[in-house]
Amino acid sequence: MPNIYDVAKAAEVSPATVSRVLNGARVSPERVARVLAACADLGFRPNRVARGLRRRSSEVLALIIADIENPFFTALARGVEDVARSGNLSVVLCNADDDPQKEADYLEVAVAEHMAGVVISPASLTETDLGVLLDRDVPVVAIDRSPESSTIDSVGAAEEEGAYEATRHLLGQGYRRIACITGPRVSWAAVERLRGFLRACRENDPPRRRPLVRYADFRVRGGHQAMVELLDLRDPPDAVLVTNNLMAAGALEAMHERGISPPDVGLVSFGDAFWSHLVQPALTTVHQPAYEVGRAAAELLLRRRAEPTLEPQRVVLPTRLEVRESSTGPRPVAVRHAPSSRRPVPPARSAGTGS
Amino acid sequence: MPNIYDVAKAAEVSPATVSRVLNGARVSPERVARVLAACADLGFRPNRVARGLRRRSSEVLALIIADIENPFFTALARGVEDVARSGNLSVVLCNADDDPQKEADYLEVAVAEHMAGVVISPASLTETDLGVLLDRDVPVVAIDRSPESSTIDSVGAAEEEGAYEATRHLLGQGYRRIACITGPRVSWAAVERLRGFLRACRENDPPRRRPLVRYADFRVRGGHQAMVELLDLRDPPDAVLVTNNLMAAGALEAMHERGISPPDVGLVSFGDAFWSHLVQPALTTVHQPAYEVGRAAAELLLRRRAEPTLEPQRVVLPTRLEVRESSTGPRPVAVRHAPSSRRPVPPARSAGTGS
DNA sequence: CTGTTAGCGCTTTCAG
DNA sequence: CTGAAAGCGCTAACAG
Repeated sequence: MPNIYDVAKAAEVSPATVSRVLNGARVSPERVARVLAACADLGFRPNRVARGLRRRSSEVLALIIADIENPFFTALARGVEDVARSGNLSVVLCNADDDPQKEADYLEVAVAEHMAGVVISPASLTETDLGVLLDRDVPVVAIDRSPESSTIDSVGAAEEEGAYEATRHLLGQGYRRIACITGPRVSWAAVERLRGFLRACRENDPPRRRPLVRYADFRVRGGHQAMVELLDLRDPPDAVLVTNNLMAAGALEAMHERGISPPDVGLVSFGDAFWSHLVQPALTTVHQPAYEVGRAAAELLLRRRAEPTLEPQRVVLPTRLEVRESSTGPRPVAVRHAPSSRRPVPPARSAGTGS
Repeated sequence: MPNIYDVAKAAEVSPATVSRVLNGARVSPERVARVLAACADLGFRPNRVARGLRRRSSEVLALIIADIENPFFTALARGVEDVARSGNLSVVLCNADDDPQKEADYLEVAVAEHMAGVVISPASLTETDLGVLLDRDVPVVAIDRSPESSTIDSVGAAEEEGAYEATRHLLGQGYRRIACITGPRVSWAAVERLRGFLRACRENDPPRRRPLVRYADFRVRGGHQAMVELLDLRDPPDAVLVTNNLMAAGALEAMHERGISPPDVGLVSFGDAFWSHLVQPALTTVHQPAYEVGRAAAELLLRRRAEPTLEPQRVVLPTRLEVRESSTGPRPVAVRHAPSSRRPVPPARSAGTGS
């Protein structure tokens, strides 16, 4: 495992010169050639750890995500990677697995390894502590929001608006009793989406009864359970807005188990998934620009690396409703039976599936 | 950013002593207390880069995968993480994105950063070069196979058998003209699965016509295109074995576009996906023990770190056919035409619900 | 343009 | 059990 001194000796130059050619500083062409030859000869590869120690920073950035099985994050990751590579950074992915402890561990690793920067989707608005990075001036950009949002770069999507629009859509299709299955209370995105939902409910005229809300965990099982609860209500919803696609899968499964299927009970989900249009009927979704969010995040990071003193910036990307068949309207019979104001809409469950 | 000298000064001990308490060496309890107090006081965190330089190894292992959007790899990643953590290693994920160049870059990073080890799912049997790791004695374990397989640890699944069993199953259900959409020729798994398929075809008596095979890229679009080609044949297949679930999604989409759906044309896929049973009819799949493969890989790595001179080991995990509705048999008219005595193969052994 | 030199922060002999 | 001192491999002043 040759080092820079071995190369220097072989090329008959000083170690500094070797370092210079390695880093593209000005060196006479003739020496450059000698050094390069020696490197190839010895199979030399620079030790980045040593360089990192000396320079106090590395060429790799960490992307810390909450759940590697969530397609949103994998798409995001590709966005981050694509622009990071164009800035000559490698990116390593750290899966916090929704566990604040793991997340904290990775944050530690990031500072201890002098990572070039961190893009993080904070697991929790309350528990995530970016202080360890900020203290050490590690560039960081948050996806969605972080407790420190006002002082750091961040990028998010227009979650509230997306949920609002989706809920309006459901209302417009004739659904009367809409529920929302959202994510953890500590998740900014979950809260925003819920807000959009509630705003649409509130605005609806005449106002409906107290909105039906379930908090789950952004995962398949959580969505399944939440939907089971909703369906078991004495007066179940006739449409559900589910705030991510993993939970939507679980919810759909729960519906199937009861022999219910959209659009009899309407379903709108957040996020894109290639299986959205494989299920039948195809799922109406609120498109999240995951890849673009990733790109934007990496761009902010690059920018800050180059110019550490810039004002913190927040970029918000639009969401977009993609109407498919899971929300075309409640079953005809239900609509017909529903008197305009007093009585609640009869449950849209198929006869005999209840108990 | 205090260092070990600052702590030493504050605790009135030598830097060596600080290092010792940090690493759990024998130090008098009283000094341990002083050092710990000083650490907390100053907010000291050891610099892993410096430690890595000195010790010539780090506490993080790299997991290099071919496609982060492939659920197989995300499940695998969780397996690796779970055991790595139990061995006090952090794991960072590197997405090679099926690009040998990116893969090579990450390999470089892994050696240059003195990673504790590498778990890699080689993009290509021909292009992937693990030499750079082996030269430097970086512990490495390959998922599936690598060009250097005979000399390094590896873990894989019983791909050939899985494909064989799946094909037998299809044959047993009365399908007569079965095609296989497999992955790239350079992928060990793709080749194995194809082999299993071909073996089953060959064994089938009387032998069918020349087996229909399409090579794709293990991604949704590739599966889609391959299925389009098959369906456009003058004499299209009546069943298809698709060797991963991303391609199966694409294939299914292509079928939908043509108004065809399983089990009229049978479909069996490799790999689990939560959406497998959301589509209707639910997909018959060959279960791959992705999580367990990940665990096994990490265990091999830990083992080798502890005991570098052990013989290379290969572990093979079983696959399992999960019969669902996408392979219950060709459309009735076809079945009626096929006299039962002619049916070439008894149903494959499986406690399925399908028959 | 080039070489010399002094560290980056930590671990690890080696004495004591 | 503890401290002094010597680097790990590289880069960045600083002279020349």
